[in-house]
Amino acid sequence: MIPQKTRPATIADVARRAGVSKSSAARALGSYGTVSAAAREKVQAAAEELGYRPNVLARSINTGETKTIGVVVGDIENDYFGLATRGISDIAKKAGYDVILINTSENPEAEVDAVRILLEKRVDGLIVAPATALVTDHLQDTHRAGVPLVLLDRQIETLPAVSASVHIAPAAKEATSTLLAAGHRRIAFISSLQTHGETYRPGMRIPVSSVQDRLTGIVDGLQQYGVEPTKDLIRFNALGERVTARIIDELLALESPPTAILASDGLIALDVLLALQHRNLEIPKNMSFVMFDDARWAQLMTPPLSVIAQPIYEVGVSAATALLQVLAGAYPAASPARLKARFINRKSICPPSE
Amino acid sequence: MIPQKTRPATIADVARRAGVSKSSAARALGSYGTVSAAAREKVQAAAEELGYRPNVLARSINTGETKTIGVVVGDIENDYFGLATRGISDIAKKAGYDVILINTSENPEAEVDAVRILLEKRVDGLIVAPATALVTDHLQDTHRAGVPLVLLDRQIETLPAVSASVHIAPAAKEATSTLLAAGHRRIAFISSLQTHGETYRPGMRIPVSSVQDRLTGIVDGLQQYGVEPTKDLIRFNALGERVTARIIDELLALESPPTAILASDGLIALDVLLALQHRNLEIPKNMSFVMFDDARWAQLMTPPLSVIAQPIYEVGVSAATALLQVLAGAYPAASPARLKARFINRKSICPPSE
DNA sequence: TTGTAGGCGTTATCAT
DNA sequence: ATGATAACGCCTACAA
Repeated sequence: MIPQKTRPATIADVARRAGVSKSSAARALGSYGTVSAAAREKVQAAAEELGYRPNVLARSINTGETKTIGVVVGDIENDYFGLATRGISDIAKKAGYDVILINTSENPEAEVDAVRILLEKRVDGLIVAPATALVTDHLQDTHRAGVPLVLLDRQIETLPAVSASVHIAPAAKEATSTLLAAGHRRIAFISSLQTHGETYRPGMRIPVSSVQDRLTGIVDGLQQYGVEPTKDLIRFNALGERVTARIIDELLALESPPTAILASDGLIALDVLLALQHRNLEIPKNMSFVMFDDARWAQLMTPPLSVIAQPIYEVGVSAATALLQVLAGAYPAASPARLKARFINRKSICPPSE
Repeated sequence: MIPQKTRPATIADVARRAGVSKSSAARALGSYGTVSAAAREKVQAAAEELGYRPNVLARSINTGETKTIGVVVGDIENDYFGLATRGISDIAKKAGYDVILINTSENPEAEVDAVRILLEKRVDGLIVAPATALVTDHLQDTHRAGVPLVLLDRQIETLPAVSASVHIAPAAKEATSTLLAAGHRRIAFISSLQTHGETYRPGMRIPVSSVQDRLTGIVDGLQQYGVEPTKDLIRFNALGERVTARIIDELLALESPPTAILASDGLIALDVLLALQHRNLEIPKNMSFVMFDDARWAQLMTPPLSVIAQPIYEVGVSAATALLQVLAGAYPAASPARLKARFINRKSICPPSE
């Protein structure tokens, strides 16, 4: 049974079969104009028999809209984006928009590609979690093309786009304060943020706002206790299990090693925990631990991990809502209210052993 | 700075600005026909200045192809599909195809929608992880539309489509045998497969081949030890934390409760573990445990969990490769070799306590 | 090498 | 209510 390369039925085919003109058929199938009940029935029957499917490509050429919004996420393997995507889809669907997704596998070039592809497919709007605030040409393009853009999780000041994100600094500060109150003074922060070799220094420009926000809270908490953040403890570029393991080694080799670690997200947390496990370091006995994102496995660990939980699904909802408002004609776009993160203290913090 | 609803530049605009005809401009920009070097330069310059972007929609109307493949997955929050998607994208990109993704949130109706949407967008090929072999109309549609289809993770006999999947029965059998050898005779299997109320009976038709394959291996192992699988221990419809918790309760309330549990995938494993934790049951002391999929957190648990690992990324690669072959003209499609799962015995199995 | 004219499948405008 | 006819942006003969 060879698949017939049978050209799909067009409106003209349907019209011919129903014995009416092309435009009548179009009116009967589309929801505009006026058609007699008799004609409508004949057309619908014919369409059914022929298995007619409107060619949305042709339609979009005329109408200029695709009823589709494009979503670009850093990596779908991060539960964070999985949930956010769900929030986006749920809202978009209700408003009659389709959602198509492109995953960039944390690759900045892939992000540029993804945006280009989606613009080429003429999506009506775009939701992007930008990898870095440093390269934004492709995002400027969307603006130039007149396609509304909403940023997810991260904001970029220089861009004419609103952002749906979580105000995470207060919770980050609370987590840090809790560590400090337990007696910790050497607290490490590990992130997969790419800085191209640059190490931490106070006031440095962090190209991803959601990481910046984490740091703001942490530094704020530290300084309240008179502790200065240092480049040996604030660590970036932890991409992948191997690199992260090396960073852990470097931390442990310090003259005074950290007694607590904050992991910047659920993915990096796994790498960190794996490295600690391989070195036979127990939490919290040998190392206190807090992670950003309340991954489902976090509470299953022994001991259950203290986390900074973000309302991720709601971020997606918020982003989609903002975008849909613009698509519905609202201008300027209203910046969505920032959602709040919260610190959940489980059992992965105890006083430092020494 | 109001975004100009400036109609994007067309080939006609470029041609006018470059002072040549439409078709010359088209030739210069596309890679067909012949153009003089002089004309080509003028056109390219004009295109650059105008920020010209070819309208792929219009192009596809003529050429009949979109250079895009559509992927439909059950839920992106399952790491399984995240990795598989990555495998697909990597291969597709190399062949010059874009990949767009639609997530169905485990909702069968959403799957039908997703397929319709992608067919409407005229993707050149489709990769789908079908929720159930019972409703396949939408998949028959793709065949009727002449769009090549490759199934991911699951196969459906009645469908003219090849499938990229893992041969998981042997590893499942090995896991089961290991449990039996440790002394277990009451072994439960928990899956989120929807059966619409039907309970397990030997020989029942399981509408998802990947679950069927798991069961085949398990039953095979059981029978080797003279143990009969029963409906009170083989449980389906565990969707969500609450339902799964109830199933666990039912299992524990049995006259002779299970002493070991096999979880059908990483997501359901989380629900099961959470339920066990809440009931203060320890692994493996009170309950031995094996899960399908080697989720990254599995080896971080205390104790590290024994798993049946699948080469997920490779399944994606395999699916994409098969599809691309068909798109390149191969017919009939060659069924990709089935990949092998393997049992990794960590520390979550010990002899039953009683 | 270049331009003209027609077609892809829709929607939109205009008479009838 | 209906049917021609043009338009959308691109590709593809075909003729010049």
